[in-house]
Amino acid sequence: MSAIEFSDHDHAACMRSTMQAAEAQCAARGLRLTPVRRRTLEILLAEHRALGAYDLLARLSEEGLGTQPPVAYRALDFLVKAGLAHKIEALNAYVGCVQPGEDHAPAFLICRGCRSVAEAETKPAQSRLGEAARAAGFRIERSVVEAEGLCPACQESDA
Amino acid sequence: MSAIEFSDHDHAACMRSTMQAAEAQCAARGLRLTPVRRRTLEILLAEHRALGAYDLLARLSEEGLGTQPPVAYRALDFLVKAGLAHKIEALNAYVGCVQPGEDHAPAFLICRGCRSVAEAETKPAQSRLGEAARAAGFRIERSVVEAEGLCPACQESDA
DNA sequence: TTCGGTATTGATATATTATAACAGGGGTGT
DNA sequence: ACACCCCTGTTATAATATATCAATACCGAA
Ligand SMILES: [Zn+2]
Ligand SMILES: [Zn+2]
Ligand SMILES: [Zn+2]
Ligand SMILES: [Zn+2]
Repeated sequence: MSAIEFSDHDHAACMRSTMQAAEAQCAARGLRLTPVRRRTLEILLAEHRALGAYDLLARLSEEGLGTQPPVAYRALDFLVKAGLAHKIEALNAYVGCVQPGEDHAPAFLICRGCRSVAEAETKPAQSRLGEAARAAGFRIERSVVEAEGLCPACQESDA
Repeated sequence: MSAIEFSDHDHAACMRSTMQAAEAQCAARGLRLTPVRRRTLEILLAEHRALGAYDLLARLSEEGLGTQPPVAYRALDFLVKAGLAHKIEALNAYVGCVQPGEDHAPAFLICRGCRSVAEAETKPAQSRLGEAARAAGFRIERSVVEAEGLCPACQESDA
């Protein structure tokens, strides 16, 4: 749980292994990782940052993979539903998942300086919120846990 | 921590006391609860539900309090900054705060059936996410904790 | 009270994020 | 070939949010 996203790491290897895991997931579950979807995932994974749908679209467009918003939103919807990417609600932006497939309830650390995003694990049922939900008879189906702040690198350049 | 929002309660009294607390807060801190802001807060508090900015604007507009988006967004910004309302990031919508003033880090239970919202307390520093943040050297400034699901009432009508 | 700064409102325009709707293409199994 | 389903291309539009500037209201100091 050490937030590899904010640390120096062999990111080329990080991307390769994540893409392989994504492909394995799709193969196992009969999902089609088409060229647009695959490239979208690569773009998202290229940096551990949140990217807006229209920024993504601009990148896809440069590569001739589509020019209209639905292209980007469809690819993102697919990836999010497949658990290969996540939406960051606080930013209306999207980030590639670094542990694809495991059906997890992720929590995010989001740097407001550089938009880097690290993914942690939650156990929502254990949390104070889970207790409150049980007490109220509320049935949790999905949880959004996002913390905004400054990553180590941006704290230093914070003056 | 009993999520009064989903229970039967004397809501007229609930609103009155919340409005009084809000006024007290504003008085104490030199903030101006102008007519639009006050009415906005009343509308948000009228039900324990999330309301979109444009829905709010429609209500304000019926009452002659303004017709253009900035009217609604300014009032909402004021209330959110003052801690009298909260933005629900997962819905891009807004809800009145039932414990105004205390500088709290709220967590929300959001019903996807009726958009009712209950507010609980978090202690983000205690959470698993807080641990991950400390381990990574990340400095949390703001946290978003939202759980979507079904409230007791909507579970019953869920068929 | 008058002045001058600050906060608020009014109004226009525009930016950003997201979806609806429908036609075309390309496989797969019968 | 045919029907079926999924994916893509395209046009249009919806929903959410902000920038900007002028006019006004408020408030404290002179
Ligand atoms: Zn990496
Ligand atoms: Zn950073
Ligand atoms: Zn109430
Ligand atoms: Zn409900």
